[in-house]
Amino acid sequence: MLASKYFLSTSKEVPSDAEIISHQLMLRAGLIRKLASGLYTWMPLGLKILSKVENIIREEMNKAGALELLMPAIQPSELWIESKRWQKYGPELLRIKDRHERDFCFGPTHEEVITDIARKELQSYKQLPVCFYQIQTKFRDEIRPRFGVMRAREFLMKDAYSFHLNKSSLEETYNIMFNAYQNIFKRLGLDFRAVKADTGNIGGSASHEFQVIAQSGEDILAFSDESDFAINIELNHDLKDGDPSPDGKGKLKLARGIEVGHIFQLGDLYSQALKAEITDETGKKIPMQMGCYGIGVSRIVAAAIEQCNDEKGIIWPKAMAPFELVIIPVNDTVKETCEKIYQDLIKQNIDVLYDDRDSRLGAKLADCELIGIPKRIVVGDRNLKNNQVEFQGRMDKEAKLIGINDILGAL
RNA sequence: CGGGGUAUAGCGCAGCCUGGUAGCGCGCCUGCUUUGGGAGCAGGAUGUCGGGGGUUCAAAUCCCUCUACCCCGACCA
Repeated sequence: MLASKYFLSTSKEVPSDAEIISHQLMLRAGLIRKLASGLYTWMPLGLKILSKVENIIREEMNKAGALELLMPAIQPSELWIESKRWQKYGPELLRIKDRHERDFCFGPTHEEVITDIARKELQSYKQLPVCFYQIQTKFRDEIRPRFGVMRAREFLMKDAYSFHLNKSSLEETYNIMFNAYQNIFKRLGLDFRAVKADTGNIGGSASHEFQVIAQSGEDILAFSDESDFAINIELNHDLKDGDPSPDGKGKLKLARGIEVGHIFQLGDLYSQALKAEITDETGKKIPMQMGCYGIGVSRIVAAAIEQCNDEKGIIWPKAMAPFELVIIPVNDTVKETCEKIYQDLIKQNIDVLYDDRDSRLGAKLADCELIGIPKRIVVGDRNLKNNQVEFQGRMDKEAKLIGINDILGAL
């Protein structure tokens, strides 16, 4: 990508209404723009990052055997009345009327719609287990939206729903999803913990939250590095830093986390309410067991920035970075060489940004650091005499000289 | 919804107390000079001072009212 043809919109100044670092950096780097409280446009650069996250999630969900579909964002009130949530959900549910004065809502979640699909499409236990998922815009009319896309009203979510004949099948899929989530957050390069959690409004029995460790997190987690023990302390307020772990393995650490995923074993909560029944081996009709599995896709982008940034800007994990590499010419005399390097890298399928803009070196360096491109090559006339260019990782203190033909190897 | 705050150029802000022709920095446009860490000089454009109403000879400034946005609490991916 040529920077002159791309829409980079960076700013030196910190926007006055942004409180936390990820919100400030997302605005300064030009990833998002606010339309109204809790409503954001994802600019081209931001969308590029969001799409990378989305695709990793999609790949891992597909690997786990889940099937992608897409449900309507607008849902009829009848289903919500049937599940009793038209009343229960409260003002967070954005209700709207169509031209015929019929009641609808903008979906904050899709248990009702997917259960409606299930009760119409699934008749025999032989069709189970099955897991559907979608990646879609949700709307929750939050009391107080804040922190940019971290707690927006409209946000991108991956939500998956599984259907089962019995609890053991549900548990099996729950574990598969648990592992898929582990893979997703590992691939994204985030420091995270899966913690036991409260089931909240959505209901059901067992549940785990996936939390990205970050100072600015709103939850407090207790976990042991010597075992799998990890819990959201809202379940047990007594836990303290340094306590022996309840499972006897190691000591507890307390840290703040940002919730980016939440998985539940719902049981037959919704299948009872919406009469989503299936014929079992004996010919009897029984309500299906359900699981649901959510990931805040847009929130992950903000959480990653919270976890990894410095005074210069964002430091993306490799998997999320908008570009892998940036080429920066020191002045006009090296532009031809830069163009050649750029073309060569494109042929090698490298996601490279060539900063051919008509601005000064310092501004370009500052921009690529703010945006958080993991690697950069600075091409200068002095080094070029020795057929060398500067190579520097976003986290490296200093650049090193490499041969102009060794760029691919340095990546 | 309760408590606290803000609204002036694209962005960040000053001016308001004490009414008198709207300013600074960044950005933007033009030209020249620069060119290894956000360039310098010269010139230029951009505002219904959030909306409505009132007081006054005169309102960004004082009064009333509405709206939007932000922060703290309950909610949540």
